Amino acid sequence: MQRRTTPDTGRRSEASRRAILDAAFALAGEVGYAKLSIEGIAARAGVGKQTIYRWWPSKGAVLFDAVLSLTEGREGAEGTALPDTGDLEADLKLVLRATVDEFADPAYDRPLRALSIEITNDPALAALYAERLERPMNELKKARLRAAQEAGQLPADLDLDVAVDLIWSPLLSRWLHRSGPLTHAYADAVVETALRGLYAR
Amino acid sequence: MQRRTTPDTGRRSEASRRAILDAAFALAGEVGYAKLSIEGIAARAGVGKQTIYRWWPSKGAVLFDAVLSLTEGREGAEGTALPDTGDLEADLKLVLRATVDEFADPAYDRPLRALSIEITNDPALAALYAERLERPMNELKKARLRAAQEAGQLPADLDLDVAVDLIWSPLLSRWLHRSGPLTHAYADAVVETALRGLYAR
Amino acid sequence: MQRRTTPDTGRRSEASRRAILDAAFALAGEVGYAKLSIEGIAARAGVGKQTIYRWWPSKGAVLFDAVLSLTEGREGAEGTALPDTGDLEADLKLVLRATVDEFADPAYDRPLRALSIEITNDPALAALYAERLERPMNELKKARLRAAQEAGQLPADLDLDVAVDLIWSPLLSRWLHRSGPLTHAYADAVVETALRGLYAR
Amino acid sequence: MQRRTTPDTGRRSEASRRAILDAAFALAGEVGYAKLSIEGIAARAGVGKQTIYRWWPSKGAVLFDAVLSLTEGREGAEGTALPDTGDLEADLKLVLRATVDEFADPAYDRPLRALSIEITNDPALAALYAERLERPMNELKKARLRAAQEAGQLPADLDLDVAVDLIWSPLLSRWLHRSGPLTHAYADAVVETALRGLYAR
DNA sequence: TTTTAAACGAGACGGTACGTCCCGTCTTGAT
DNA sequence: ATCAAGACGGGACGTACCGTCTCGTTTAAAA
Repeated sequence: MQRRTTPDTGRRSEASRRAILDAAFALAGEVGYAKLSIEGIAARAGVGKQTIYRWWPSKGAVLFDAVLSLTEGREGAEGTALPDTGDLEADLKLVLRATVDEFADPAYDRPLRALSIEITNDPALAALYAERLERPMNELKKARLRAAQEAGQLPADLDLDVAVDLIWSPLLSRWLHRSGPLTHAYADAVVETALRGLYAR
Repeated sequence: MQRRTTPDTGRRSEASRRAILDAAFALAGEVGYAKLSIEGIAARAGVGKQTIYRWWPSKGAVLFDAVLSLTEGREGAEGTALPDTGDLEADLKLVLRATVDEFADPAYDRPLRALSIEITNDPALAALYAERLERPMNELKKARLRAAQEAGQLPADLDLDVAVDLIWSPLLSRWLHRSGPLTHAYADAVVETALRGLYAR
Repeated sequence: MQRRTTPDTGRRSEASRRAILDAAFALAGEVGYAKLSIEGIAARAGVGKQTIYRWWPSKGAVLFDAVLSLTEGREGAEGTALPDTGDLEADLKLVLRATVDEFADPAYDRPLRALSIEITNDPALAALYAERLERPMNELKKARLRAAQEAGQLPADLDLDVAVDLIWSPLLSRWLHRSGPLTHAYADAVVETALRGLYAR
Repeated sequence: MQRRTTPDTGRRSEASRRAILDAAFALAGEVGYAKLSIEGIAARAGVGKQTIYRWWPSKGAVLFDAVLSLTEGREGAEGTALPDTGDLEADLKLVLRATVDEFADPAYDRPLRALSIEITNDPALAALYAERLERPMNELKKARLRAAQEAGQLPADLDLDVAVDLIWSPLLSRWLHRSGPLTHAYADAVVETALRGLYAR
């Protein structure tokens, strides 16, 4: 499905691959999921449809690679770790506010929404997503929490997977279903409540 | 969009309406979102396509009504309020475990998944969903939390909307993106962690 | 396949039918058989492809109807009988020369060539052609020969089918395979030789 | 286009050439014209597509060579001259009956039909066919008629080209368009009528 | 009780996109 | 240098649905 996984016979056109991924991402951003078509991607990329069908099993897989190649582009540069100033609450607020901003930008909102739909639809793609995108990102999140654990700010027996879900999934839900305003204030409230718990205050 | 909202000229065929909603729900459960079509719903319902287009603006709206009419069916019988034994934690676990079970049943999982996709896609439908389904359900959830507040189990200044999101959205996220096992144990862990917070223990 | 054979449910669009047949004939004349496509016919006719597939089983069937509707257009006006001046030889030469001229006109040569190819390919179409176009035309030809028979110019026991083939098939062969010049002189020579036979002179 | 015409640079693989022609002929016989493709021929011959495109300008040209190499295979053995027993009528009937039999054999009918279609379509191929296959065969036919002329059985001023067409084209037409039963009896009737003419009896 | 206008089932229509096949060209090793 | 293998941009295939648009045919309120 992608340069690194398949050993690559050496015949595949890198130019076409890039053009397809770029076109897919751009079109998803411009026309949205409902009007995103393989035909359209091929036309925009200046590529035959068969070249897409040859290398990707579905529209969702193309979109997945398009989003994946986006995150890989900035790997190493930034985003390779969550900020750690020692102040867990402030750091989390910073990150969640950034996520809120990203969701507010149509250039990201629409492709991510399209990918999310494909994942909801296709368990195989969901598994791929879980492995290739979700897990790496979760590791970063857990690393930050683990650092807090080691600093004695969080209990040692805290289940980090649950903790991560508690912090991040409210944003995801609000974003996907537009079930309420997705603001910096909301992000702050989520972080505060998650850290102290409902019982607290 | 539906019997109760539109005053109804009196001409509409209730039989067709029911056949359409039943067909939509059944087909969504059988073939999934990707292969759900208005053509298919009309055929299954034994109805002309125009009868669907006359009364609903989109496939998602049909699905919405189909799911809505489902919850209305059981209104009054059960689900009109969350259980309240006085033990908030136990009550929440009970409810979340039931939700986990519902998501595990393909007859519910698939239509709900299909509806979720439509909502992700269509802001207008999302607003309708928020008003007609999400808000009533959230009111029930908040009512239970408010009872706990009044019993002194939760702080008076707790933002109930955030609290509800904190408890329920992890399940929604895991379900939609299949990002991890969706078990009773997970539901329990979410409730415990949400109530006590990450700092606790 | 066509207005007259199928009883017609009354729903078919006559405008589309005509547009399709006209487009098919025109395109066959303009681009030739090799580049004649259903896609092209539909586009030229301003019609959805499905409207063609709904009513015709193959490209050849469309072309057949296009050619058929051409001959029907002039039925009654002229061509309803071969000329009969009493001079068989002169009459036949006249008809064959006209055929030669028709084959020389690209507006007829190319569609007829395309139809001929489809008939060569498709036995079902060949049968249809034999019944709907070939036989009526052969009846006209045989009628002229029969008149000559009755006038004592041809023997009573002459097999008219063979006679017709003897006169007309040389032109058809030369035309299809371009196996030699297709001229008025050739038409005359064929008529003379067929009438008198190889032994004669 | 073919071993004998091009002087042959010496680099060409004779094995590939034969495999291609055999595959083309066999496939034409098995799947018919409509489904005959260069891709299929290459696969069947175990040859790269480029090897076909390198040496032949079109699918029809391959088919032409395939048929041509067939007739060359039996050259010298038989068919190098028409039978001449002194009885022209009997000899012609013998030959035409053999032709009828050949057309009845799908292993010959289908490739020949495919080739005929290509010729109908492609004037260049028609010219090549006329020169390389039609003319040699016509020379044989005319040779037999010339012998009859010299024996005083046919008039000296008979146009042999027209005579040949008169005898052979009815069979060709019936075969191509399936416009009637193609039997030994028909072949006999054609020979008799052609020799004596329509006026006779 | 009869009229009459809407809603209905059916499905044809102009379209868009699907996923596949093949075109003719091109590139890459292996022989 | 030619070969097999096969990727490439492209065009057409025949199918599935889209949303709109007639068609008669129920059918239930108004006359």
